[in-house]
Amino acid sequence: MEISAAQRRLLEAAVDAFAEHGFGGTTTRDIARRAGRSPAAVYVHHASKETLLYVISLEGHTAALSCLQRAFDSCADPEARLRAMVSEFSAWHLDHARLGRVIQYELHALSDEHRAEILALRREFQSLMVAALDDGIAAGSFDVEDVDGTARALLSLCIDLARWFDPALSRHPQALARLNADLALRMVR
Amino acid sequence: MEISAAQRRLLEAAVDAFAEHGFGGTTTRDIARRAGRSPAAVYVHHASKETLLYVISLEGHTAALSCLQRAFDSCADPEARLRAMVSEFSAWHLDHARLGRVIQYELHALSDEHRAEILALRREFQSLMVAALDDGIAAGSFDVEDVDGTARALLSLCIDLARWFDPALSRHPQALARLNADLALRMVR
DNA sequence: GTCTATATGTTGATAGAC
DNA sequence: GTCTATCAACATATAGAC
Repeated sequence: MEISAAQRRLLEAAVDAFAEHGFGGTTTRDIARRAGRSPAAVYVHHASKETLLYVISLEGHTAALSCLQRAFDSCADPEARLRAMVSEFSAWHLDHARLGRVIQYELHALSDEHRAEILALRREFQSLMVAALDDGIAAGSFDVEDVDGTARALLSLCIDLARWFDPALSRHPQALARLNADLALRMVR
Repeated sequence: MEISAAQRRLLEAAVDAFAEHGFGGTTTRDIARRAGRSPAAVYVHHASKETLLYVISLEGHTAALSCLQRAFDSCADPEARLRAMVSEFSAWHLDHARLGRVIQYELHALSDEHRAEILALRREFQSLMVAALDDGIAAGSFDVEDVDGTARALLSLCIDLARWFDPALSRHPQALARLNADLALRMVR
């Protein structure tokens, strides 16, 4: 299903509004106003406020997962691979802080079916990180006692950036991504 | 200002509701129902829905900060101190996951003045963690390049637990707190 | 596709009886 | 303090003109 320019504009307006006020605190009028449209225009292009969040969550998770997968595929060496994964996944949450905030903290507002679909996607992040750790352990590069827990912690380090990062206030995101990668390598060896 | 039993019950109901549906997605009727009261009873004990969130945020941040401060004070040795801080602060977010979710992710719904007050409190978490790292560096126990960034990452590790932890599904919070402490020490040496 | 106008239900908060 | 009843504003979503 293709997404038209008008749909895209409303989705971007919804991301901004949801990130700023939360799903429940956002009105469809606000979304319409941010997109420069009338309140009725929202429903020409999207079925409901909830489906806006669903499309945002689906696209956001897919993009973030692609980012992590690309980093996973980019290297064979376990250390370089983990560095790439943490650095790129951190950078994604810094470059898309508002989108990241919505997809990480507004899951509760999805319908049960939509939420289940998104939660299934989320398990793949953990699987990828576990695979990267297992590889490093098998190669003798990593010393990790609790693989699941360490994978969770590595993802936490990246995801939590979206909670507080403000591109208008914070120092260069590249330094943050690099620091997280440095810390990640310390955590596994 | 003392808080009566009726006020307390409504505050606890509000924490549950805000954690489940977000501030904007929660109705005062829902809060009243959870507390076993009529919708009007909310306004006998609290001035507004926003002041409920404010009191929750203030008490929550104060409690979490006390937790971190107690851990800071509990040890003189830099390594034992950092272990205590990360372990106790993690455990706090596991034991108070719903409260943690509200105070970490619903700040946007506070009035400007209330939010400024809470943000001032939040800077003390960072200061405490920086002090713990500086001590360890001065004592020659820690090797940390970016003190501010590492302190931020250590707090992230603890705080992000509140995002996903579900006491009904995850059975070993102590193991999570201990793992975070182990990872923290790896991050600084 | 665009809009204005509006149907229909819900919201935060209040009035006033007890 | 408790409640029922309610207000005025606002919500999501739709109807129908253009």
